Amino acid sequence: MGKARQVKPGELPSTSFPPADDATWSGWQLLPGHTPIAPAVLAEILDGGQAFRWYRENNDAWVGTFGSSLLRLSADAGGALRWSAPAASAKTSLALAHYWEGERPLDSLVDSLPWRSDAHLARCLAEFPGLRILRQPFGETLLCFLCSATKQIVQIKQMVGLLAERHGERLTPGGAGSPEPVSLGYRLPSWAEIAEIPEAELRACQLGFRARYIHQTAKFIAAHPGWLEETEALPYAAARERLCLLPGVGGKVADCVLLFGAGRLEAFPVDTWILKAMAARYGLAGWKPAQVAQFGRAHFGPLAGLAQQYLFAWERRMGRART
DNA sequence: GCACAGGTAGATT
DNA sequence: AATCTACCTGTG
Repeated sequence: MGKARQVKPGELPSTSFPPADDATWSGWQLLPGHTPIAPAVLAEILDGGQAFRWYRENNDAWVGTFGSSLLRLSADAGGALRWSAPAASAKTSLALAHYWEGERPLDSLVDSLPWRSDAHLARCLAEFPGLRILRQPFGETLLCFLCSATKQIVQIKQMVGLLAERHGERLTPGGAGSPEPVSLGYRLPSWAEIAEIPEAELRACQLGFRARYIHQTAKFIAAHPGWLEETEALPYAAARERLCLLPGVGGKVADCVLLFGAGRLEAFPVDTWILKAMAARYGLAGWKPAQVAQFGRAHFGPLAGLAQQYLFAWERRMGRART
């Protein structure tokens, strides 16, 4: 197996895919009924740590995949969101609607957060209007967050990109031609596919110690048919408990998988950013992650995970601006 | 050269 | 139960 072409983290490879003038891509179509969205907020949604399969084409436009869908998204100056796909089908349109909107409209969700009694939350909401939680495929989300331990976003993208291009099924055969960045030309491998991959080959995808977790998780899932689907369907607390049975999955990863891959907005993932944010803004210095998670769910309520995403984005933007 | 990065699990206290 | 560490590896 040849060594994959090196790609600078966070950048599209030089041979850009898909080509901007590729006639096989559909024209831009409006995604109706969504909150107006600024390019910076779109960037925060697609490249802010909930998804790892999106690449920036220019200031406004992104190309990425989820499941078997490959498409571009773009936010114009007026805040309208448009999409384009290699073969614009009703199926893609439906898949995108699910991926983007989940079930409930964002505005009403945000409004029901306790911003009226929480000045810091109100400030975060105002800073990122339109920021939302994506509804990603459950299994893919689990895979991505098993890769995430002590890794930065660009590195996680690199890992899952290598997994896709080396072990995932080819996307759009005969559609948009032969994709050269490669990783977007393939979907992520299914858990059944991963179970057949030797751990050494997983390690070769720059997974490091995460390779063993992913390998063992794949074996477990293969040995328990239906386990993943049953877990996705369980109520939040039970689903979280079950996910934590998987090697490499602790409370934080489980909450990310449930929040970003199962639409469980009550999940409140506590990572180092949130730990810092809650210490600094809510007086929780010295609290342990599990305690902060419990506080978050209690304080922000049934949509705590949505609040978390705003706090997270704000803390990262401000943290970078200052320090 | 060396700390650090959006954690987890197993050992040690 | 709480605290400490090893685990891979690219980046700054």
